[in-house]
Amino acid sequence: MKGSNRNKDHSAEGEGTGKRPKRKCLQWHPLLAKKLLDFSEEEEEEEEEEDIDKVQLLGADGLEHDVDETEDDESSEQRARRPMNAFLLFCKRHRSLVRQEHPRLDNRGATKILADWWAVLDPKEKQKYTDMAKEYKDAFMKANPGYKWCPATNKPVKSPAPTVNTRKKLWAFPSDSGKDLPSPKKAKTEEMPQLNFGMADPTQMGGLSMLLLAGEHALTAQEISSNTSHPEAPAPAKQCEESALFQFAEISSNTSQLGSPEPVKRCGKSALFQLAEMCLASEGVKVEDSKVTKAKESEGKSMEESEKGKVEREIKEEKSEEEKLQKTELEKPDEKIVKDCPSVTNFDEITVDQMKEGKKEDGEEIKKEELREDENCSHFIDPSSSISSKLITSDSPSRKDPICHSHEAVIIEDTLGLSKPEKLKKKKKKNKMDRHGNEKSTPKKTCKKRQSSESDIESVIYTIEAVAKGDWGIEKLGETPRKKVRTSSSVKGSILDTKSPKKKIKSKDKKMSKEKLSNPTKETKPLDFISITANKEVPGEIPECVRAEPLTPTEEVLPQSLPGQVKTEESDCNRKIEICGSRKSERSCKGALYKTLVSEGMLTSLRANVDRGKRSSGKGSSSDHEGCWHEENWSFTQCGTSGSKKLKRPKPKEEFVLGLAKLEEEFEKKFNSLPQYSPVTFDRKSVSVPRKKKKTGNVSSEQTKTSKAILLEDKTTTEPLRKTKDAPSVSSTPEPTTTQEPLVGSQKRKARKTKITHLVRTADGRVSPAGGTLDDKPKEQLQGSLPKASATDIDCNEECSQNIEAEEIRSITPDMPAVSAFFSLAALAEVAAMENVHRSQRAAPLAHDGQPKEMPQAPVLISCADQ
DNA sequence: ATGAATGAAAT
DNA sequence: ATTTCATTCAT
Repeated sequence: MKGSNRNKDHSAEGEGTGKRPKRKCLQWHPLLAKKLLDFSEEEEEEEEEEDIDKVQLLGADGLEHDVDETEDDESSEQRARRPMNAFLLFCKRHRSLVRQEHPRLDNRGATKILADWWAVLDPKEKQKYTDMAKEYKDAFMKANPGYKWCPATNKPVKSPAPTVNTRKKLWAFPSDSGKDLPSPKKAKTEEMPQLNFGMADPTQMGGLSMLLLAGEHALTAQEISSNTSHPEAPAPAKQCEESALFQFAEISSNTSQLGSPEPVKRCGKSALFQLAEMCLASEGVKVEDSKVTKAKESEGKSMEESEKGKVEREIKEEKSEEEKLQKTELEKPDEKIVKDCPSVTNFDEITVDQMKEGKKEDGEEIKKEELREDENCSHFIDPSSSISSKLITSDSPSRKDPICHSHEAVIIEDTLGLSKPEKLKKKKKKNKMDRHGNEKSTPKKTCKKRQSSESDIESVIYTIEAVAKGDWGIEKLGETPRKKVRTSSSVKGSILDTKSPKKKIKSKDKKMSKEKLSNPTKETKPLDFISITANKEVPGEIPECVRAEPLTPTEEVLPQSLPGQVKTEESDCNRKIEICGSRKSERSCKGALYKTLVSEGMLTSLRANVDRGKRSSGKGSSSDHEGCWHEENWSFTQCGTSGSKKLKRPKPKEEFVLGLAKLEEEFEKKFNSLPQYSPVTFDRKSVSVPRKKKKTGNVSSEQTKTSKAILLEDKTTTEPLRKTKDAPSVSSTPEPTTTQEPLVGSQKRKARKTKITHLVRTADGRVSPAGGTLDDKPKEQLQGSLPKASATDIDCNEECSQNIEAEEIRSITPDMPAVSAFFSLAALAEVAAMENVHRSQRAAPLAHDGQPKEMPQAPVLISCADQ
């Protein structure tokens, strides 16, 4: 509650307000932030007392600041941006592809293409986007309940209105219903007055967070505050099921409320570092292994006992710290800063010290450290926090709400800390950069694609675990490190820190697996969730970026299903392990760890900017310079603000930022998880579509077919042909459109929709049907794997396209197909089948069942019908 | 700053 | 029914 507010500086920041160029702001982050702020405000008023009582820490300051902050935020915040709709999401996701294909095309043109794609996109796929959009929207709304799409008449946008509106509750619970009901309504709020903290599952959270968690645990968790402070804490068990976004949002909100996010984050960071250090130390010192293990165990088990004392101590420390802080705010901040961005050496020293001083107690030590930091950062500390940590550590079987909450909260924060460099100052960046520089060699960047990160994370986790256990080499023996990981939970009490995370993961996995089993087909719905998890679990790609199969649609890529990938993974793991095991391992390990982390961060940004990245290549330097951390897209406008402010006060903003960042991260992740389709698919479809019409409506039949082929990861291969096509299309396209109608805006749109315009345009685009043919061919070639392709296309591109069209349009009418056509189709089908088989063999057993047969047939029938 | 697209919300 | 605005970025 109040903690968050503490900065008044913020207000000064009016700049935030000013700024917001519009473009780069945060999308929904701002909202969230706002929410948070609002929330905090409200809460303060209402709960203030309680909180104070409990905490007793800083009282007044917080409030005042809060107010200021709030205002600032509000003002600065400006208006949150609308959540993107499905189409926009789609555009965002695919624009880069389009651009890739048609470099010459300007955005408008690209947009048109995207529109076409969208038009032909299978309903199923579309649905995914729609769902995502909805989720997004819901989350958004939750974040800002009163949000109005249109800012009322004026552009007063900024301050006033939002304040009033927003006031609501915010973080009420989204719960499942959230999806359905966007309405921010209040009922919920009242029902579940509280926020539920905890629902976040580690699984759902970013892998990074997991990593952190693991790290922390390993080290000795120290967590701090986080949630317990809330009296009502709630608990919504079911929440686990909620979407990650919501959870994040909630969590963040919670965090904000507590106001201690920052500290946590810091802790996380430090923990991470420590972990890394440990790795080093263990190696270097050698002795460490056993010690560490012991320490952990002792910690885990004995923690509870010692907890009380610890807590007390902590509290005392806190107080003293606090006092100090108050007295010497100036100084502290500096110190803090230092800590925050400790030079490498410092860091090392610290770690070393810790190691030396208390292997057993390192946990405590760490805690202290963190506490101090926290204090520095924020005055707020929660006694309960210690408890929470305890719980976590102990890893009670119940693992229910409270624990979950704490975990989640912690995790989140950690993640935030890592991921969010934000604008924190160059210092941080610098440090990071340095670090990166040291280890930098990682080529990871290259691997831009999505899954890699997860896999990396996993590996990292693994590594961490190993480190924690001190097993370095031992695990190596086990061929199935992976497996072990999954199953490991059963072992010991899972008391070990490391374990807990694992356990969770595992549980999730189980769940997943179950689900999978139940639905081999894989439902889209749970997809987000599943996909994410899956990714994590199965790291198809490793840092190496070797992706034999570029196509790993989220759906298809069931973890278990792909032996090949798994294998790779294993090998990878082994390799890693080996490395670790080796004497030099420390270095490599550490390097790996950092690298991974770094890369993770980088990846994130990269992902976010994939498109721009290319373009910015010119700018590349700048991007590098910035650090991997923030992505322009998601970066907050506030950056400027914070920067302007002083280093010292980053807190509140940071918090928000962090929280936001978290959310954003999550969002990003989700967004990234959205399927991306290869242009080829669309082209083909589009070809067909235009003729007949797109909206007719039922394309369902064909979906399957397409869907299969569709997903595209990245492959750029297709380009060359496309380019050729582009030129013509481009030239042609614009003209007609323009010429034809003076109509503007909605009218045009309408017209288009109605059809005429569209047709015309298409025709143009199509103009290239001739060209289209060519295009098709190449495309198909490119596709290669696609079943349909090859032979048939060559024979009759148009026909094929027509057929397709026909399919789409009316799968119903069964005509007798021309023999020739039939054959060709049949051949195709066969080929396809073969393909499938092949694929299945190679890829996954799962795929096996349904697809091969059905797929081919369907097309055939359909096609027949056409002709 | 404009616009190209779609969609959701508001008017 | 029409406006507004969300994303993207060359123009």
